Amino acid sequence: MNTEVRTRFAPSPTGFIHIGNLRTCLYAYLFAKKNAGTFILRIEDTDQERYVEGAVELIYSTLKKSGIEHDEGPDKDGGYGPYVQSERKPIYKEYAEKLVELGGAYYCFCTKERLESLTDENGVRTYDKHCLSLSAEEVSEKLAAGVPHVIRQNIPREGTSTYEDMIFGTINVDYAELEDNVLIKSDGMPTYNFANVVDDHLMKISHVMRGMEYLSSTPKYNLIYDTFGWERPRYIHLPPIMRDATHKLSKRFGDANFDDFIKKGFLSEAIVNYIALLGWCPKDNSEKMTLDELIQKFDTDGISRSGSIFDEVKMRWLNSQYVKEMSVDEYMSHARQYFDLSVAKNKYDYEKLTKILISRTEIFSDIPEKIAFLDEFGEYDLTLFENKKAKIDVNVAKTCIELALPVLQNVNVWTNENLYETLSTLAEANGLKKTQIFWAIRVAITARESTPGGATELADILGKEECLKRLKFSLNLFK
RNA sequence: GGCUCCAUGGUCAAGCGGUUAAGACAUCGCCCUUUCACGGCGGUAACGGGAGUUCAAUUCUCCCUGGAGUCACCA
Repeated sequence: MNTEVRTRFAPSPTGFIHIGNLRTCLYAYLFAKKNAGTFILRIEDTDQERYVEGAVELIYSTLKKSGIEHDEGPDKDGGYGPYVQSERKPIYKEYAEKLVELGGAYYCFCTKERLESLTDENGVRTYDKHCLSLSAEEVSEKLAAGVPHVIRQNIPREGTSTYEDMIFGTINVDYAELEDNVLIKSDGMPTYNFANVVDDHLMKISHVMRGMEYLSSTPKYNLIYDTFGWERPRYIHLPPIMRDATHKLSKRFGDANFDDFIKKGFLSEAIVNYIALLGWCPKDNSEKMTLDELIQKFDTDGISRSGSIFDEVKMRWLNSQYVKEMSVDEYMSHARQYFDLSVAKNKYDYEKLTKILISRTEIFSDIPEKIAFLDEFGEYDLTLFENKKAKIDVNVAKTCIELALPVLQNVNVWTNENLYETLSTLAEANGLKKTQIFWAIRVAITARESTPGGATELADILGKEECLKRLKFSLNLFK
């Protein structure tokens, strides 16, 4: 019995990595690392029609960004290659022929038309094992004549298959429910049904992790393992990630790709952390965890059996937790591209912007809207000055600004601290509440009801010249 | 439709015969406060339904209901 844990992530190069696939990948990785095992990347490109140029590179880059590192793969030979299925074509052929000899499969020469004629009134088509009765002579004759053919799996007509899934427990499926699926297509390429078994066995995969859509077809694969006399792997089927109660999160839904979230301004660590929690819960109920912590805490016991609805709101919250812990430099490295998009470029202090934004950023794409006041300033409605809690109305606001303008004109040390002192003193000297004057100035220099910082912080960032300009402009609005 | 699987608040979820049924997000209120955030405190909110088994069911069994998956020369 092979005791080494070897898991694999076997995506098809058909485009961006879907969040659901990434979670399967993550779990396979976590499980392998938790058990000091090996994590393998295998490319399942047996369907040349669905192949998308550049998709393999996307797989590599997604794994890299996620922090998931494979031990073996097309680019890292571990002695079990090739790791790309299209390069293993001869291997499948050899094993398929062997399976035919063992009676586990047979050649089928049925035409598409005949297959279609098998469709019943419900639109369900079940192959009738027509070619199973062909004699050895007939088969070799047709083969020699070059008649197009496939190789089908020979599934018993009756009986029940049983296996243990580590998440779902005992699964029983009657063979009658299963069909003689195609193992080798007419183009000579294997289907998933065959390739995954051959490869998992040859690559010594100990634990197969995959979506639970394979739960009821796994008996077919077990049958192949059994026929060859190979040891069956352990199965860990995973429940789906849902878009809502009744729809699976799908590629067609659009923004369910890892890269989409990265583009939206999510941190890869937060995405990984969040999806780890979708369908799995650590024993100690931790929420924010690094990849290493995830590895330490991962346990199949904590995997749930029901689907989980993807909640972007919670992922945003988790992202904000990561943002909050960033240093100013780290934050700036992510925020710079958004700052550069605004007038802030070459004009305002990024470090100061970072300091006010760091506790107000859930995802980085929130930034433009928050700093829009830097770019946009002009006509606004004076009712913005009204606020009952701050005990301020348009008249009070006007008074505040009139009082503050000359004082601010004389401020030489234009810093947050100094401005705060100056305006506080001014308020006190004139019997005004600090809140009133701060509110008035803040609105007057931003034209906004809420801003990512207080009056003096924003004044500091805008600079003396711009502030005075805006205050004068605002004062004019009262006339 | 057949088969397989699933079912705790709006969401993620803990629970694995006896609990005041955790926690997190969201939401609401209060505090802090230079608006908004952050932070702190508190509130609202759940075992789908029905039979059993048991001294005792959220927990075990069955049925119903609801939902998901699957039934390809796609994976």
